[in-house]
Amino acid sequence: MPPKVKTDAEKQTVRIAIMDAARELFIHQGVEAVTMRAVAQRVGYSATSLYLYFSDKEQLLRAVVDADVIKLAQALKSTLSISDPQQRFVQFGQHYVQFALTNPNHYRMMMMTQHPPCDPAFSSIEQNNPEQDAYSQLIGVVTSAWHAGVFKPTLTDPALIAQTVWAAMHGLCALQINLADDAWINWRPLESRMQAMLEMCLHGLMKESPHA
Amino acid sequence: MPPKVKTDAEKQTVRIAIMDAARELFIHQGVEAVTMRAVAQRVGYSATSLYLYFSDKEQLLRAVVDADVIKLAQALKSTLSISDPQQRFVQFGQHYVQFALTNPNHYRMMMMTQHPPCDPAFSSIEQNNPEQDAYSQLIGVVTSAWHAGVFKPTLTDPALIAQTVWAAMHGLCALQINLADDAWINWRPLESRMQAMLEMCLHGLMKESPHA
DNA sequence: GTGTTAAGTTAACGATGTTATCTTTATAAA
DNA sequence: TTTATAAAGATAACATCGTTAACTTAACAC
Repeated sequence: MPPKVKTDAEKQTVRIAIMDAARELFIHQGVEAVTMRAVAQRVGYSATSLYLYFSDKEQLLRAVVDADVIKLAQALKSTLSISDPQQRFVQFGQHYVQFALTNPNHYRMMMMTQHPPCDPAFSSIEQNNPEQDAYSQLIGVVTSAWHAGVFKPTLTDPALIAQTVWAAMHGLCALQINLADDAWINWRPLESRMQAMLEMCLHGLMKESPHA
Repeated sequence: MPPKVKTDAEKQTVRIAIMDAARELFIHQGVEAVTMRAVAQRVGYSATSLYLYFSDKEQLLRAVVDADVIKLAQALKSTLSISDPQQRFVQFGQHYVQFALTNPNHYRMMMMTQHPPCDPAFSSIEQNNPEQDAYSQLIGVVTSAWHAGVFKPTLTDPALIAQTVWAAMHGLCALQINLADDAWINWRPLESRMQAMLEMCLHGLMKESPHA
């Protein structure tokens, strides 16, 4: 029974309801639980109606994750106001890891699964807007620390530094998310690994012996 | 037309043929191309016959990947004979990255997708056998370097060192495999990132300024 | 009133993993 | 030699999934 003629705002409301339902399934039961039928049931629609709001499942998932990419940027934003460049750098990294490990399914979706490569032109996220783009935040944090002269003099490319430390932190998160329960590995406590990784990065990049 | 009664060796041959067909699809067209029907057609059987040799798709894939886990250990084995502990450490890391990036689909399967956690008791891989278990190789390499005193004195736990450097290298590989084509990131050349990561690890872990 | 169309639904298609059931044939027992 | 058994495989079929096509219903425009 279609009560007809929805304003754009109402449409947006439905869109968001669908995304919320998908997110709920996604977070608590992983990607494979997100079937169009399950989402539809949760939101009280028929499965095919979702296609009135999203062109396909991929786009629905992408919309869900995009919203949380922005949440990542928001989560990191608070560290940007730290005045000491090195402390800012450290805190930024720690917040990144914390976000990843408290939102493992989203992190997995963002960083650990293959999508069709994302074209910034068609993304809902505004590239280079520090409110939304965590990578540009990282570049900013590293660049300002670089200008402050905290890095070893042999390191001359802030983007390369950023990509290296990102990779290191990502590796920590990715192994934890995927292999933490693997009985093959006698894992050291997560806290120890975080600390060790952070210190390796600092000693490996900073000019003088830093304190994490 | 079943010509009946296969010896164990013949059965094994079929098993391997199935695995080879699956691997072929897997390597060249990714996981999603590996359907039971596609594998069956490639090997000249009906889809349901694969279930006479593998209990389900997951086990088939696992068997394929397990075989290549051993290949990883083989690929790393050559570095174990390097006499200088630090050089051995460096070469081990470089070979690891090289294996990951020349076998991205297998690496993705091994390290970047969620399986049911792997129980060593039921694995076809012999844990702690350096011929088959790359992680135990890593522990060995790090431990011997540690005994040789190449690490900073604050680093007292070889396993923690190993897990940290593994995470760092894994991060490099994982981002490359998943996000190399992402237009969002202005990636530095892979070679530069490898070099930078290696140097960060060395400076971050080694006692005195090392040369990569 | 009468179309028109937006907002939904139901039916259905093709693909997939998987199970149940049938077919065939080589061998073991009579 | 005949016959029962079981191995090796194929066909048919089921449930589930993403997705499309076709149908229904109700609010508005004239």
